[in-house]
Amino acid sequence: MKAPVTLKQLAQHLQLSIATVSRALKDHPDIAPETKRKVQELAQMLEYEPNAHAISLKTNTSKEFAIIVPEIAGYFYNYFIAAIEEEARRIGYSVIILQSGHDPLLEIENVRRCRKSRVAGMFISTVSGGIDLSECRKAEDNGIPVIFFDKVPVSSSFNKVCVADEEAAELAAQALIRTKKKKVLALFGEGNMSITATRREAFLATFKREASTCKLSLLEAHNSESAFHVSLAQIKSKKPDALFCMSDEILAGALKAIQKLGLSMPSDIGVIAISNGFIPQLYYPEITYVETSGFKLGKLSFARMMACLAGSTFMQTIRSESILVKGGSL
Amino acid sequence: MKAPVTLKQLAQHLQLSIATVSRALKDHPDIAPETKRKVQELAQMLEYEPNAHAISLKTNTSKEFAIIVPEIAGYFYNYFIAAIEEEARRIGYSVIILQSGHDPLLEIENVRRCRKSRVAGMFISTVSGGIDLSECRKAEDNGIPVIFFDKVPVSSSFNKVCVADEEAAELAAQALIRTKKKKVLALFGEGNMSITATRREAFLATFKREASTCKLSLLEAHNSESAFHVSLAQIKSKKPDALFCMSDEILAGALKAIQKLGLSMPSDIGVIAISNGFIPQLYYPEITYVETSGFKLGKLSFARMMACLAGSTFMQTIRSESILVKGGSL
DNA sequence: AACAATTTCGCAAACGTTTGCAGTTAATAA
DNA sequence: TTATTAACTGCAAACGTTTGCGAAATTGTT
Repeated sequence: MKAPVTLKQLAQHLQLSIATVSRALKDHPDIAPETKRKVQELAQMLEYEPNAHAISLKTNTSKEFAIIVPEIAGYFYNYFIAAIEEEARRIGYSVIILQSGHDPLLEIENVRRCRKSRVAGMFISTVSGGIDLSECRKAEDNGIPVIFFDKVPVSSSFNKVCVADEEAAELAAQALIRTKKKKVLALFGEGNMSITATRREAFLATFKREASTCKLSLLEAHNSESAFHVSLAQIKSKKPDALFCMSDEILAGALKAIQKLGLSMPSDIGVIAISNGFIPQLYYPEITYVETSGFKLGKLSFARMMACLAGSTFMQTIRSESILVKGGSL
Repeated sequence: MKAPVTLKQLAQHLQLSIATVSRALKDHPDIAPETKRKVQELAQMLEYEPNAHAISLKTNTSKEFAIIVPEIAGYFYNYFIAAIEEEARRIGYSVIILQSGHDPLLEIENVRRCRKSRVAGMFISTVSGGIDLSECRKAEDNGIPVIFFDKVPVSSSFNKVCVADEEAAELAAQALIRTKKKKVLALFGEGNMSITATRREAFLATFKREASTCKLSLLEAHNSESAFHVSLAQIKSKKPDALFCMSDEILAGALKAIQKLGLSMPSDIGVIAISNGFIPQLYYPEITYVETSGFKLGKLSFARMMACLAGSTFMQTIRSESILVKGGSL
């Protein structure tokens, strides 16, 4: 186990001071070209690598962003993470990941840890039930930008990047309405989540406004499993001719029911969902969906982060626009 | 933007030396109980947080593990990452993620960066084409344990944790054989990947040995899309009564074909795959699969990492055993 | 030849912590 | 009383870097 080379060692080899070596390596104008050359050459040779911890200590910032999410595996966050990592790497930063596992206490703890380790910035998607904002406030006070994404708190005094839920729901509803289907079954997630409320409201409003005669039944399913059972029962009893799913998780459950019943899309039943795009392309025909791309959300969030780091101080809420991606299911 | 509290500040407030405060905070026996109490109280009050960078510099280790993968989003790695994060958090460590994006150069660069930032250890799944081991060797020389997982290099002088590919393929083959199906279509990934070769060989050997009369056609598909087309054509022309898919990606494509043809499982065609378990439960009936759990691989890898950190110096190859998970597709 | 300007470089403090060692009291034993 | 021990606490160096400031060496200007 050989120790890494330090500035001091380089300095000794060259009979120069540490300061000179340090400056030579970063092309400081004070240093003679000849000296620079020699220093850089030796640094190359000895494979000198600046000690990131020393720099962090000195400058009191680390070159890493933190992403705090309820969970990594699943339908959405991995894309967001991928996007952030991609951008971060481009500017020489790293990404550290924390899972809160749907536990509010763990979430606070995660935020604290990031603050303690002086990350350059944090991206947070809150667990359902609402985050404790005081810890986030402290982070901001310490000069660490906080960008909330996807599941964001209501408070307006933070930067937020989220899906345009109303728009997405409206888009889906309109696509549904265009097909002239008569009996629509719409499945939503847990009622107490704000995302559910928003989407349901917009969905409902659109139908009220543009297709008041259409028979609409709204149901709730709190996970994939229950979506399966609810759809199964509902499709059997009510024979809807179209199905709307608020999320990938719900969609997965509902499609199982459709497969079980041997129905074919879109002839027996039309299907549309709000989705990240991964699940829809697993089926034939591919499911028509309104895209809420985790990847795109990541890019947007990162851009906002950069702005904050560059000094932007006001708080902003950005909404990622949605687009309709046509599959063959509707 | 208020600066974080430091030891020095605590010391000044209490008219003590920095050393005493430091020791009091970590319950050092040299410090009087009364002093300790006072220090800890003030620390609480002022919300003192030790500066992680200073500690890292002093101790020359950071409390973070790195995971280097070709990509985060997809069928497998997110589960692995989730597992590692879970365990790491338990011991107060963080996890940083690097994507190599199937680019060998980027992969090297990633390994270097981890070495530079003195991570406590790294988990690597290599991009296809084989990693440049010299950089990893250097990491080991610097006292940073390297654990390869899933896609591992051939070299035996590293710690490796991977799926028991032969066993998995054999298990799947045997399950297939037990059903007495007569015409089996087997889909594999890119031929030049070692994982493909291993699985195909074991699969083939099992059939040769235990069901030599069974009609077997092996085909190659290099992604989901091509799996779809290959299956579609093959099922139409050869009418197989059973289908084996080497991976989730292939499975996704093949199932689309089955849906398109309106076949039902397992009556028209039996299906079995080697999979992580996520994709199989999206369909009805749920797909029978041999599990190669990313989550489990994560746990195993982490255990090995802990052993290395505790001083285990010899190199070891661990194989994650596979189990058959019965769905209704076979 | 003397002085100023410029180029080139080093000193030393600072970032916040840890820790070996030594110093200062107070209490105990002789 | 004095020596011995124990109980506390502080000094100072170290981790590897950055950077303001001043010193020395070189060059140019009269």
